[in-house]
Amino acid sequence: MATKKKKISTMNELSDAIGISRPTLSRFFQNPDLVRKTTSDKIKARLETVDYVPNFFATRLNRKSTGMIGVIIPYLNDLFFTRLLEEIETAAMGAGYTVITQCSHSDPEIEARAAETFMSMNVDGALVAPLGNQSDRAVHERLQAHLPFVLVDSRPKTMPNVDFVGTDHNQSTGLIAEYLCRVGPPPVFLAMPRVNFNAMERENAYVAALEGLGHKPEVIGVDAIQTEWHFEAHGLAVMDQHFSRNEFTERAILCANDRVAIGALRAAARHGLKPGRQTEGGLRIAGHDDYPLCPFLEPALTTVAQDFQGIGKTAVSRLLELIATRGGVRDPQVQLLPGMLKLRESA
Amino acid sequence: MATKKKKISTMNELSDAIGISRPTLSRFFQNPDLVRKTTSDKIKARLETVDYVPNFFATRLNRKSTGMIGVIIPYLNDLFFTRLLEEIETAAMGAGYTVITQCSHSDPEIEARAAETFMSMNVDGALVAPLGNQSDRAVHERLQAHLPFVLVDSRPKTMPNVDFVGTDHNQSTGLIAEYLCRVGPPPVFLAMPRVNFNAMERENAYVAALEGLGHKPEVIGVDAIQTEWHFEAHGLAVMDQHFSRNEFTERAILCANDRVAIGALRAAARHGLKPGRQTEGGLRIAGHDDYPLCPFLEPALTTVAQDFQGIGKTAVSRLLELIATRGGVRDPQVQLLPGMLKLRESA
DNA sequence: TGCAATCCTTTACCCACGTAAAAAAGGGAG
DNA sequence: CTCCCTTTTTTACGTGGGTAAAGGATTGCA
Repeated sequence: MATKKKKISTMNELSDAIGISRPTLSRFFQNPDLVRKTTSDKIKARLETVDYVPNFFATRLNRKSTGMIGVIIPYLNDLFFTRLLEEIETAAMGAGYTVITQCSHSDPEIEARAAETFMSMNVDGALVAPLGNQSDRAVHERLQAHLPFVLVDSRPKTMPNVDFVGTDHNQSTGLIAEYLCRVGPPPVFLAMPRVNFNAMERENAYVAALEGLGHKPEVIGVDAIQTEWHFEAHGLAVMDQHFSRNEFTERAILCANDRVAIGALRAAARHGLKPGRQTEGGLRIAGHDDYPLCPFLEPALTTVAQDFQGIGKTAVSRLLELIATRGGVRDPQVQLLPGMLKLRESA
Repeated sequence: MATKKKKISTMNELSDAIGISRPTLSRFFQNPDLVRKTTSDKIKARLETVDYVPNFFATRLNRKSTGMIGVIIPYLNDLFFTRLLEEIETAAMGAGYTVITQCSHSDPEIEARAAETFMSMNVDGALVAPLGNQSDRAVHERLQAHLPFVLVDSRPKTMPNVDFVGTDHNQSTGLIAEYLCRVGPPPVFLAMPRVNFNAMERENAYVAALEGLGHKPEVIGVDAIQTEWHFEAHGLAVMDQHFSRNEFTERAILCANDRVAIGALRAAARHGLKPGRQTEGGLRIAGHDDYPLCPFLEPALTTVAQDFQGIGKTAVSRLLELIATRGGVRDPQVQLLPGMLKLRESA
């Protein structure tokens, strides 16, 4: 155990204790390069002898920039969002920002509270992956009005005037639809619960792609608007039913996302079906997102990868741009990143 | 679009704008019940007409309690931690606390920085799921010295004097080991990369359990100390090798966690092996944790569930206890929660 | 050694709000 | 309507540190 250091709680005390004026200390803590090297060395050395940590709130209170950006994601129990969050954190941290993450637990009320917290914290900007609920539109408008703000992942059509970074679902879904059509009979689309705007967007992209290729689209829909994120269970339940009735057992099934596909794979296995790309004319199953577990599924899932890193980096850099030009012209920018085909075993 | 409300940025302005004195407003914002009902109604009504949000920093600056608790987890891309985090957030939110989450990305330096942030924020308490690295011991001691602090999930033996909440690995691992032995030949143990203390703890628990049952333990170890969390890849690579040499193909394999087991399942499939509990004497694979995807794997994974909710709730309530008795006697408490057997298909 | 430029210290005020004490106002009971 | 009690307002100071201005001390360079 190290020797007990003297506990110091304010900068004034520190100033007395180590014999450096408070303003100089203030500058040092903001950036050691703001003081002469000999001085900063001296401060560093003496700092070793005491136990002091500057007060976060006091520091931020009277500064133009808090150096923080807020991130809201709808759900934590989804490796897609955690991957995205990771990229965002990395990018933001690299730019010297502290990121404050709040999870809305797919509850508009919590999302609203998180937004208030951010505004109250004077974060320099906010990044949010929206819920699908219309109810949160007010939240986004409020954020939009108060601070640099960019939406990620899923885009509400009701709010076209916002910066957005996400996947180009027409391209990505088109890519895999085209692939499936190319090597076999055209796929049906297994929809996902309508938890956000991507659900419909992908479905529409599928329809457009198939029509473009001269095929008749066919959608296995969802009963109603679901707000639950139990994708695997959904995929399993729906396909289990169909397979029981011997439907779609020789088709290609394009799932709205990988988690739904995981459920579909499970349903297939239950019915002794072996999806795979080698079986011409047989069952094929494909997903969307490139969920980190895809390579380890049985069979490994063919899918289109979303560019997590690209989305994270782009979103952060766009946000920083907005922060930099604060008050300047804000010409909302929509950036759609392409997906990448990941051919594995299942289709 | 709602009519534009007047933007007000300080409580003084607000006081002028709605004709209520600042101290009264201050009390109102802390708790509306602190002012007479007629007054609070009046304030609420007039608040509707303006756009004001109290400054987070100024509010916390001069208060004894910040109403925040900090949580550090090592990794986000792991549904185990996200599940745990979710429970923690729910419990803390229920108690009226704001939780600030920081992810250490399995980097001791980031963990240290997060700890400093918490101290600098005067969080009322901190909950941390430690990295395995010894290097972060200093961080924990520092937190321990500065604020109410409880460790979660994985416990460093080098720091016995800390509050801890986690799974009783002797019980949980014993449970599944006993089950595997009861219905077939005793299992070998597929270790996991030594990313934290649980790795060794489970391994030891396995050894103890098998010896207790009169069997000879057998561990498929890891090459060296790995700090990477690529559990599935690890399980796949290791078991792929063994299965190629026709080793362990008719054994029970108890995996150190479900993610390793997912890799092992995949390896089995690659070699045409079908783990299952019905196949007496054949390959059986079991895991630990009850990773949310277990039911959807092929075959569904038999495992021991960790009590996510129990751990989350217990950890938070213990932390709140410490916060309440701040300065009082601190008699560190270790709370180990039992696991629960989840019998599915794989073993 | 001398000079100018740089850096540090001093002083003073600001940030937005918490909080305590005293003075003023409101509210209910008689 | 008066008295007394509760609530609100006033006033004033505290929270920890950012920041600007002015003067003093160092430093680099010739």
